[in-house]
Amino acid sequence: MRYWLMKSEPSDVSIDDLASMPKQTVAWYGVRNYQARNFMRDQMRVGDQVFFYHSSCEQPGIVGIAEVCKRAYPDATQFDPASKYFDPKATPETPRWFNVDVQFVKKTRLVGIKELRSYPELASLRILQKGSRLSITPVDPAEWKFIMGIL
DNA sequence: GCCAACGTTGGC
DNA sequence: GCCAACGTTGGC
Repeated sequence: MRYWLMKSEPSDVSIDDLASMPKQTVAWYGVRNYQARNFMRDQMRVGDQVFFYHSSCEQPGIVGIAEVCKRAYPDATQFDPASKYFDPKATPETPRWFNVDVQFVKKTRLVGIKELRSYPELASLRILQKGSRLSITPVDPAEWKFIMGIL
């Protein structure tokens, strides 16, 4: 079982949005970065634990816990010309983009990026590295355990 | 809105 | 295969 951190813009899908979805699950559509795609497609398994992170907003930070509830499958939005995630080079025979589904586990207090940066134990957390923009990153078990301990 | 850091694209 | 130009991310 692996641990992850997944960024979402709350104006798109917030932790509260997830909590109020039917079955409290959501397809993690719209990822258009190969590294992030590969994490979902090749490494994520049902049951993997996820920190839900709000990005590009007033208070960026971890806001909840989710878990992977469905293995990766082709992202439907890549085939939809009306979608902003449409990819003309993708076909159902050779899909380019994949997504998992995640399920709400619980909300946490907001652990802001500034607070995350303040802990030496989290010095190597991927999203805190200079220039890091990946929307999906692995979290080491020790990092996961530490953050769970400060929630 | 700014801008640093990255990723992608496409001409050569 | 190089690399300049362009687009995106995301904290501030």
